[in-house]
Amino acid sequence: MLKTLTTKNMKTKIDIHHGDSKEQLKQLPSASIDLVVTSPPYADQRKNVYGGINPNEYVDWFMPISDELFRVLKPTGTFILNIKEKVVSGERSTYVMELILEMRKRGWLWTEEFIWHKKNCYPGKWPNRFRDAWERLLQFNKQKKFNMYQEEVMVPMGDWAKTRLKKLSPTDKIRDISKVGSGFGKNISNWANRDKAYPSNVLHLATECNNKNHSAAFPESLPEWFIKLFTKEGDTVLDPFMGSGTTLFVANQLKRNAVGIDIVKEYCEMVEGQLGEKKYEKASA
Amino acid sequence: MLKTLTTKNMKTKIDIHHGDSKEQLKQLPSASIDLVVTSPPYADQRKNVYGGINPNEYVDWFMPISDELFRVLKPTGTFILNIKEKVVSGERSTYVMELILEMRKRGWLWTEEFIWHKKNCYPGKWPNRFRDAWERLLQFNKQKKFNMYQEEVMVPMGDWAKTRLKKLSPTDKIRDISKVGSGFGKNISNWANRDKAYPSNVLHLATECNNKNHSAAFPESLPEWFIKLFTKEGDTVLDPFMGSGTTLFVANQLKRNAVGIDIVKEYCEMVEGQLGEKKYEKASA
DNA sequence: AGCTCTTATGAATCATTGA
DNA sequence: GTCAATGATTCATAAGAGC
Repeated sequence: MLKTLTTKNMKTKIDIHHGDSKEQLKQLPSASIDLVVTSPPYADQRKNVYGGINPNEYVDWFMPISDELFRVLKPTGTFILNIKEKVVSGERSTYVMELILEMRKRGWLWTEEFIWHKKNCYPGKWPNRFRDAWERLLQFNKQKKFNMYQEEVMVPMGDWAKTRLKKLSPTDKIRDISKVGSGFGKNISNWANRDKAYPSNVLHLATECNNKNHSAAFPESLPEWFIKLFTKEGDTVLDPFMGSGTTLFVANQLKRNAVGIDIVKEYCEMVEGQLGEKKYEKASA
Repeated sequence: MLKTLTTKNMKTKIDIHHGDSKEQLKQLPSASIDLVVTSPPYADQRKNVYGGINPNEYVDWFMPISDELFRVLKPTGTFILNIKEKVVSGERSTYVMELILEMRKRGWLWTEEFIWHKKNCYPGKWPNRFRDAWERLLQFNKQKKFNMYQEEVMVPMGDWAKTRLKKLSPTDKIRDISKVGSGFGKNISNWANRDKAYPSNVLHLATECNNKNHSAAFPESLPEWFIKLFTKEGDTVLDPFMGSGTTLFVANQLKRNAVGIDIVKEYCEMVEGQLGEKKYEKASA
């Protein structure tokens, strides 16, 4: 089931597929995607929505999807996979490592591992473990040469932060710093004549609590950072586990074409509705 | 070759072994170590000093040492391994993952992976890669139950706590009442006058550059954190790749016994000299 | 608008209970 | 026994209300 939303004045479009990713991906043409950003259901998580995947079966479950993603990605494209292993009987699961090893066998290059530092992680106390405050952002590519627009995510440096932030409240300081850390401030034009620096492979972002109805896998600034870094306007971004559609919204705001897939019909309808009510015409295909 | 330094007034001692870790570890008695903290030579790094280990051979090289560490560690002890895979022909190497998988086969439990966020990481710019600002701190144990003194590494709370601690918020009151109503009361006294919180599994530390002659693997605060967390006074800490001796110095300052091994004679002599000139008597064994 | 204070809650983990 | 479900624990953020 595919629905296509087309913008009136802009030239980008949004495709929303309802169905199993493994099947729906076969409908996409080869080498048509510039960037895949997704957060698949973690093993044994979100059981109520996705049914849950046993950690032992996770690699087998993901490989057909991984192969299809490899096919639809352009040679210069990038695949960003957000994932984190859970604790099982006191030990970290190893399925993420096994996933990386298996994907390399199937042709993927494991280019980099970014760290998402979740500043407001879930609370809790246990006798032999601290709170888990980070997740993996695995970068895979098809070849060594891929598109990367580093200057798009440069962060301001120097005295600006010190002088400016003094006047702000602690809350705003934190808020601003977090945005600076992710490369997105309120008034980027203000920083134009300041020195900028390249970020590192550690991202500092808070999880968002604003979408009460549906749990967003990650905050908007996360896909935003990678979309700016790995695509340009008019490119196409795919999220095969769309969920509440964060990746699609951001991609569209940044004037990229967006393709989303989700097995949950309600999610598809919600995303269609929210995008449609703003500025789009709906067209079935 | 073993040299033992004994403090005059304190009851801790320092053993320094000169030689190959694989061989020297055999001289240590079984179940005698409470904590292993080390930063082994990374694959193909520090060639000038250690000769360099090929990434493909890294696991085979490390396993004999891993097995000995398993033997000398107490059942309640912990092994902290500081490591980060390098980039080889555009890809992250996989030997760290293979190391974890192999160590689990040999009986280790992979309890946790801490992230060390290096705030002032090595500068540089590459066309398809950002600066690497983090390293892995892998925690291995022999059994699910191990010694952990969490209160020793608690950190000051954020500002929000000050206002909150004046009076418990209605939320907490309600939560408390509901729990009382269900038969489970929360110990409110734990919250009163509370100004510290437990940390997470992400550590924010800057690298230190104070030791110019010898490459210090990590800043003092790194082993300090783990020594406080996993040992108490009088316990024994081992670093099988001592290097400039950061782990040993910190362990001694914290009144733990320390055991160090290094294949480089100059390192052993330097550590002996620096410790001896302060407050120790030397004794050969 | 600026600030302060209040409130909800999030890919969590463990021990215990019940089937 | 093993496995699934429930209760307890507790921190950093955003949004909203009030001044």
